Amino acid sequence: MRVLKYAILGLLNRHPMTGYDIGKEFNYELAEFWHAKHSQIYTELKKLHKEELVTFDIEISGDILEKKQYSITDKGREDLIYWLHKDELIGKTAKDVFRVRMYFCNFLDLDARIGLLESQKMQQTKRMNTLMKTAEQYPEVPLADSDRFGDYIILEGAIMRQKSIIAWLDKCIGYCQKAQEEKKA
Amino acid sequence: MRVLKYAILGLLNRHPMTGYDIGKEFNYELAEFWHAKHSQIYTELKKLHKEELVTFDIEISGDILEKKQYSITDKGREDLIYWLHKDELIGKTAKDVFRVRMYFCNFLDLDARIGLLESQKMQQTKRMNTLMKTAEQYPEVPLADSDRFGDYIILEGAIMRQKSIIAWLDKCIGYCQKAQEEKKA
DNA sequence: TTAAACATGTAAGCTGTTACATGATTTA
DNA sequence: TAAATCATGTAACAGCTTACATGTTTAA
Repeated sequence: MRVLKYAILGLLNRHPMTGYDIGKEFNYELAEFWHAKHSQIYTELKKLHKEELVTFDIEISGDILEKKQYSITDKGREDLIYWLHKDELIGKTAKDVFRVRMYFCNFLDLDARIGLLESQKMQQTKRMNTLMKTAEQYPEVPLADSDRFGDYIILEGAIMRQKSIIAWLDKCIGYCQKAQEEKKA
Repeated sequence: MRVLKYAILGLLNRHPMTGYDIGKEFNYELAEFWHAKHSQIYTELKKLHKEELVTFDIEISGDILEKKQYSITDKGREDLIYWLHKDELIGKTAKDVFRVRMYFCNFLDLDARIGLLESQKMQQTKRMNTLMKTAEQYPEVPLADSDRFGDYIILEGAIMRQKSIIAWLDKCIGYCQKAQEEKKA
């Protein structure tokens, strides 16, 4: 599948950047649907260079420090555009460690369950607030042919996903609290 | 992390089963949050056996065929219960190939985008209908200390997630159609 | 001057997929 | 009797994480 390859080509198709810059992108909007460590990024860039999908120019920053500014080649752009058009079948649902715990939660007493659920809710809410703050930068939907259109719809999707996660956690907390009250009675 | 280890221990803690049975579980409810191929399952079971977290009895099915019925040991159960209590920090958002495509979709013309979005919507809707049909088996929320409680909340969470995905796709389709109309005018 | 951020890479090991490999039992 | 399902395994490879390794530049 080599999705990382296309995530990198997609970024370089916007404008040239270094491996380090690409790593930073995986901490902003991109982090809402893909991520990679620098070790993997540098390895992939080397591979893409061998395949002639990217080139680089060495720039000197300060006196000594060499920076590699990577750019996409025509061959790389062709490959990217072809991949973007692919209408692939949806795969298995993404893995989720917290749901594994909840699936087997009947072996946890109600206090422990509520504790885990509340902790999860706090963390997921914090993430949602960060997303909402980013969304304030968009007073309206960006033009459909601008880079920002992709940024915007992914951000909106991330907020919707986040809301649905929190709503589910609330439901689960409700069930557990109700069970706890029934136990007392 | 070894999540597969705990997914398997959790299943065996419900009742003994073969590697093949475990593989089948990953195609039902479990598939909503974890999955694994039989090659990985058999390898993991061997490892768990070495670690004395599971045991097995060989049963003969028919005349010759040997089936290994795996059971969890006390040591395995202890390990599982300890893991279930862990309140870990949420990780990076799950990877999503379709959102990679949409992030870079400004390099796709509007017809292609709408085509991809509609295809995605069709597939995600189909998945939701399957989940909704399964949910009909639950006339009410199961008791909090039964296996079925875990099954139920995961199913409910999967339906909510699915609804939110479809709502997002609809929004995206709407944006693209609006842009298309504006282009014509 | 020192801490944070910039910048690039390799090696070992774990996780997961695809392909190879074999054979028995059940149902139509 | 043929096809579907049951049943168990190994090998090669791809994807990803953690740790190792090094050094520069910028801003406080």
